[in-house]
Amino acid sequence: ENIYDRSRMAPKTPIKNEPIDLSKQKGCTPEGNPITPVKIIDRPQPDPWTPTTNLKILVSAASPDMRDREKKKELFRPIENSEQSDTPDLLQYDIVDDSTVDEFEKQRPSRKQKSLGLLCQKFLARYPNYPLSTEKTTISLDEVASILGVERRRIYDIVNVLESLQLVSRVAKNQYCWHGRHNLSQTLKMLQEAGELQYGELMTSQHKEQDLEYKFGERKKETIPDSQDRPLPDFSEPDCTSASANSRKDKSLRIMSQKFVMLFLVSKTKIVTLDIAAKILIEETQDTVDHSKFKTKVRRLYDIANVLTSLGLIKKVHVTEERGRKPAFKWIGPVEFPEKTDKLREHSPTSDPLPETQRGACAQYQTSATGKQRFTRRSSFSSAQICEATRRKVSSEPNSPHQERQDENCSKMINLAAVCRQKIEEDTGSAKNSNISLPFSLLPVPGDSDFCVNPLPQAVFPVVQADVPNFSLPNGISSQASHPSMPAASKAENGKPTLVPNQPFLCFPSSSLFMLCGGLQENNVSEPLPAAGDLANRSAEAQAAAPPTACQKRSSHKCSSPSAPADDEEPAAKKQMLEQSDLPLSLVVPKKPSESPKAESSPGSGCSAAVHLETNHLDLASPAAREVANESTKPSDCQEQEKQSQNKDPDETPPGNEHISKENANQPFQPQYLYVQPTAGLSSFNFLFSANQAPGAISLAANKLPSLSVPCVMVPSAALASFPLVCSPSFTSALSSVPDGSFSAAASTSFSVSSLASPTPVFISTTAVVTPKVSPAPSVDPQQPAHPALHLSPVLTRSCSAVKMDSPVCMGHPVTLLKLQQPSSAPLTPKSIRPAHHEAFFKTPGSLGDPVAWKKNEGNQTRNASSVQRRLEISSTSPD
DNA sequence: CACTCCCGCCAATTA
DNA sequence: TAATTGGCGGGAGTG
Repeated sequence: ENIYDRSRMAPKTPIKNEPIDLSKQKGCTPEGNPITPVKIIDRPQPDPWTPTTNLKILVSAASPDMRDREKKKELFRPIENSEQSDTPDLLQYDIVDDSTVDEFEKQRPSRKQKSLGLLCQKFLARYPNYPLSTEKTTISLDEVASILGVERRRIYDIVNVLESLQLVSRVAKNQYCWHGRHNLSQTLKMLQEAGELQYGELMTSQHKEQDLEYKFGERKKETIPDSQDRPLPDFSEPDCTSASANSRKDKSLRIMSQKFVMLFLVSKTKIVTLDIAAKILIEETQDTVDHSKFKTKVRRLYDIANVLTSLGLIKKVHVTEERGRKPAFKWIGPVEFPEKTDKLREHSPTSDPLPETQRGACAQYQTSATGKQRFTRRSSFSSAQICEATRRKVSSEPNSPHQERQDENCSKMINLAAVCRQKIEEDTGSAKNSNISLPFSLLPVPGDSDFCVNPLPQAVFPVVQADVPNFSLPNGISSQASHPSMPAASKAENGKPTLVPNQPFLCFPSSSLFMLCGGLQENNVSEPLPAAGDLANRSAEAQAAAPPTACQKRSSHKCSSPSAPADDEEPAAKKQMLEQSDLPLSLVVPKKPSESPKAESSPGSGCSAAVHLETNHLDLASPAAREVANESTKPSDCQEQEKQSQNKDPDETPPGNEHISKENANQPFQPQYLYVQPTAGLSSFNFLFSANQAPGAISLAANKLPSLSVPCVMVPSAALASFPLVCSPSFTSALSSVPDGSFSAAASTSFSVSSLASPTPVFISTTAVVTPKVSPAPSVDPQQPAHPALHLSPVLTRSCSAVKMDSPVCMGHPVTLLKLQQPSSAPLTPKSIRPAHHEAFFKTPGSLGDPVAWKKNEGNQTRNASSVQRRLEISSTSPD
């Protein structure tokens, strides 16, 4: 840098300045020799060789800046052609100046020339908009800084914004990878979707017709500032708070940039005023909306706007409102984006494996969750309310329509999740916490002495390691497959081949039993979730909080311990775990949804639930996928994932539905899983349900049914020994989502270990015991075709079928679902159930979410307690 | 005077 | 501990 400056400063060493040199060359070559001597002479401006030269000189003198421009022009020539004619002369002139010009030079740097926008243009000029996919361009910050003659700090400003749009990605210290605009449309699309969720609501619902964003913005501010803000905050804030600040990362320019872009994409007018944007973006710690803070925000927005302007995405305009003329920016970039399945995968193009850091980031989020709590609470409540309302609506309505709606919503949710995921990734945190943070951990059953599962007699689950095809239940199914719209999400996932993103369920070889601890473990998870699914979580949290942590620890230990027979899988599982950890991130998203409202769509609640899952999936998928691909490609996992992705299950994320089962809250620590023995037909499978899981997970088809979705794990019966599976709550949610509604998930009830031990199959339903029969069906889905053998709801069957792919076993076996009763139909314990539903729904997510957060969060505890009690009741009853 | 926004201190992170 | 990142806000340039 110094050198560069010197060159500028001291014309004497023009050589150093590359730009100058170039210009000189130009100038020189034409006139070559003659000029040089003259230069010296130049001083006498009047004597220029040519009249033009004089003019030039004059010009230069008049505006020292001009010189600089010339230099810059070289870089930007295309941009500023008009002046080119002058340039050569000027160049010459410059040379001339050398001797004399110190003064000028000092002057020359006009502010404009130093502007970030100009700098950014220079920066961009160095790289192709659409670099060949094959070649990766790495950017060295130091190098660029020196070349452009600026301090590194400025380069960070540029790079951070570019990174927010995925034009570049950080590879390592001082190293960035240039991606160009290949992914820009995808990124923008994602941001748009995310923006719609976050901000769109306001706009659509409130001001559907209005175009003026700024108006909205203002109004929004006034009216609904919180809601608006939240969504965004979700991504970043939580972290910040949690991590104690999690660093600036979250608040960073990067996030601001994304939010800023979202505002443009969401606004109909495509015009956003700075002050509005600043207000909206301040959201975070809104409390202290100091004027100073506002000013600072505006400053940053200028920084961002300058870069975006350089990218040709926005331009400055002025909006004249009542108050007067206000500075604003208009979006001049693409408005519509081709749909690409890959959006999620944006990273993929780069092909760089996500930096570990990203993973870490996820972890951070999780860890940070605690800090977020307060935020989550707020959001959670609102979201919960919304969800309920939506739910109710939905319930009344016929399934199909709802489903569709839901699907749409789901798709949105997914998108958000994807976005969140990306953000998370971007945030790249450290991998540090990954272990802990994992939303769920897989434990080889055998290994875990500690584990909740332990209680289960291993004997029950044969530890045979067969290479049974992996079987995954379609967790994500609901969200992904079902709708056409959804495919995109799934695709995205697919994009990353390895991913398995969504699957809620994992099939493990029979040999080993794995427990997945979903939300239990970390707060982290919960936190993010909470936002989304606050509802569900709460209850769960209370319960889970304690247990989860324990579980995690345990799980981690177990994992470490190879006790489990299934070697391969474990790793995979772990990976997944990691991925899942990512989920938590996604959690953040959920809040938004809840808040956001999509209430319109249907089922807020359902959506939220679905969202969680989806988010998880997504998150998992992207990060996980990456991980998977990178790390391992563990066949099993991959396959499973793929399968899932492939599955077309129509599942949708059912809108709502949740239902409730509540987990038991009773024993926080105790196993949260329920072991269900195979029903008559199903002897082959045992199911474990996590007690904790949030009812929300279950969401069923939303409509009607009361059916509960429970996180289930299918475990082969001991005899069969085919699969021991445990589903983490998180998973469960996925399951539930799946169903078109048809599927009723069994509500998981927590049952004591002892129950597990019992050879007899146990069903746990939150409310009622499930009968092997379809009984629930009626209420649940009329639609569903009855499966002959299976009691399973259609959904299950689907899942099974999907699963089947993986393992024949699965196919063959009839799966029995437990249906918990639905309150509506013949609820065993209606009272418990219903309340449960609602509450559970809200709370349930908690399974995912971290318990801690919940605890803290709300006064929910009271609710939780109630839920717990209910649970207890249920558990007792259910067996019956 | 209002807008812009450069500059660089210095804290948070990372190596 | 040193280097890298990047938040932040003073205050200067511009119109």
